[in-house]
Amino acid sequence: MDIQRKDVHNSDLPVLCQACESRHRGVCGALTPDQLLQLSKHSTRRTLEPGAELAGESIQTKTYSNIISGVVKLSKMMADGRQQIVGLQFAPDFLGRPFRKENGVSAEAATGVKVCSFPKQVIERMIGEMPELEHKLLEQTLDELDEARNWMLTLGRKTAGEKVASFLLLIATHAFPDNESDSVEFELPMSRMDIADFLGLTMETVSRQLTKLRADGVIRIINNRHVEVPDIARLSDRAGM
Amino acid sequence: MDIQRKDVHNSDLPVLCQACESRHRGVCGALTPDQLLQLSKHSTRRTLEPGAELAGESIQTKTYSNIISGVVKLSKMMADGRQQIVGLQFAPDFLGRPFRKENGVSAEAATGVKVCSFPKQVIERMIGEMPELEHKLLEQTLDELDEARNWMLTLGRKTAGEKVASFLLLIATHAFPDNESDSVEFELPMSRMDIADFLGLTMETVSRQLTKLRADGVIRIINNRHVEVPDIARLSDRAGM
DNA sequence: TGATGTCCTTGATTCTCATCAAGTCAGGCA
DNA sequence: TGCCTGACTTGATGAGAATCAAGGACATCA
Repeated sequence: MDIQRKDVHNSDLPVLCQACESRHRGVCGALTPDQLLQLSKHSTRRTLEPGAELAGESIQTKTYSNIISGVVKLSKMMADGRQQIVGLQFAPDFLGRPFRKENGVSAEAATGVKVCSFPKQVIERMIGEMPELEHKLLEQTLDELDEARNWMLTLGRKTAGEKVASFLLLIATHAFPDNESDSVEFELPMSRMDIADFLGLTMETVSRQLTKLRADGVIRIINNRHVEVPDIARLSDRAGM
Repeated sequence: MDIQRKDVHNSDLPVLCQACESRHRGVCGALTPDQLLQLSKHSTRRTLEPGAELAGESIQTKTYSNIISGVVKLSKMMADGRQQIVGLQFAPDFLGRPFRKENGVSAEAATGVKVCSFPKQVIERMIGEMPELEHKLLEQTLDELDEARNWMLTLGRKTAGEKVASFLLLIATHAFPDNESDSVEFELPMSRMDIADFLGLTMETVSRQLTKLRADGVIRIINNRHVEVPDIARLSDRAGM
């Protein structure tokens, strides 16, 4: 019940959603108090375990969700089982594909995740009434497109070492978007295998590159998940930026 | 000037743009005749040579454009010169980033290209007046996001051979979106080097994989650019689909 | 006709990362 | 306490793609 405000970093939004008890940009940020109240009636909150599936690749989903806390991974799979994670979504992102029948990607909780879901119908009707809402969706979609294209550069042209450094940088940035200091620490939101699937590598290569970064003093790792970065600029160098 | 209708495949749009003398989905498809007339006054048509730059990575662009014919490549570059093509845009796509100052990617003509350009201001004002226009933009942006994510799977998880086959399939699909027969032929819109930059490979590897596809009878290549695919299903197999 | 340049192909070698196989570590549980 | 399990690390080996280096093919131009 006590939603941490720090989870919700993009807090220039004035409205507090009745359903999620949270501010977020995905959808609710654009709604009027009346609409929020109406939305609240149709929305449900859920808590998901790591690994729980939110949506399948070609399954029709009847709901949209706002991520309240946690990290969701979006992935695609080939017929023979090779997998690629094509995006990560953090609170307070919006989850779901407006005006599309199929998802195109499957969505799975990477960490424990809290979401606030509501039926497509309701949101799509509201979009019709409120151009502002559609504008929000366009903005988020443009952001996701930027991230996807940045990641294409990473996948296509970076070495294993640069990829792993880029990943750490990405997580650090999303965990503390406003970080000013030159050091940072955070928890990795996913397993070595997931990281490998995100970077187009194998688990072993990810492990080796992490070991190398550690040996070179660029990072410290405690307990397999907790990462300390004493000097972000050095990590950034390693990422090829 | 006799714009070929076949260039504009998404022809469910009723309106013929006065400026471009063409139907297309990018923007004009959503406008009223009055607005089209108004837009015509501000728009200019340009013909670009292959290699001509339409927009730089961090340069502010003051115009939007519809692609009338030809192929535009969107790319990102690292400090040391490594390059990745992050998207291809075909007629009748819309080119430009609504509501963003910077492009994030640089846009360059891959083939000879005809575009119809107009000032950002004009379009952004029209968007304010017409939610329908914003909806069109959202739809295109969602399409581009899908394509980007599909390509991430290709970049991260496919072998060199699968990548090259995937590329050929992509071009075939865009050149003839409604193709029903099981054979197809087309012109490659870009050089081996560009293909390599799109696939995250070297020129030499692209060349070798094309040679192998040819040796196996999956494709025929005439004059370095003209490609014949006798059996699309075989090519599709090679692409790992 | 031959010289030049560009784009592409082919060959030889190197190197990065995947694969296969142990081995380590921490937590859960009898 | 010791065993078990799952997640991660480390090591040895090999395959696939990059790199380095020639060698065509084709057009332009003198």
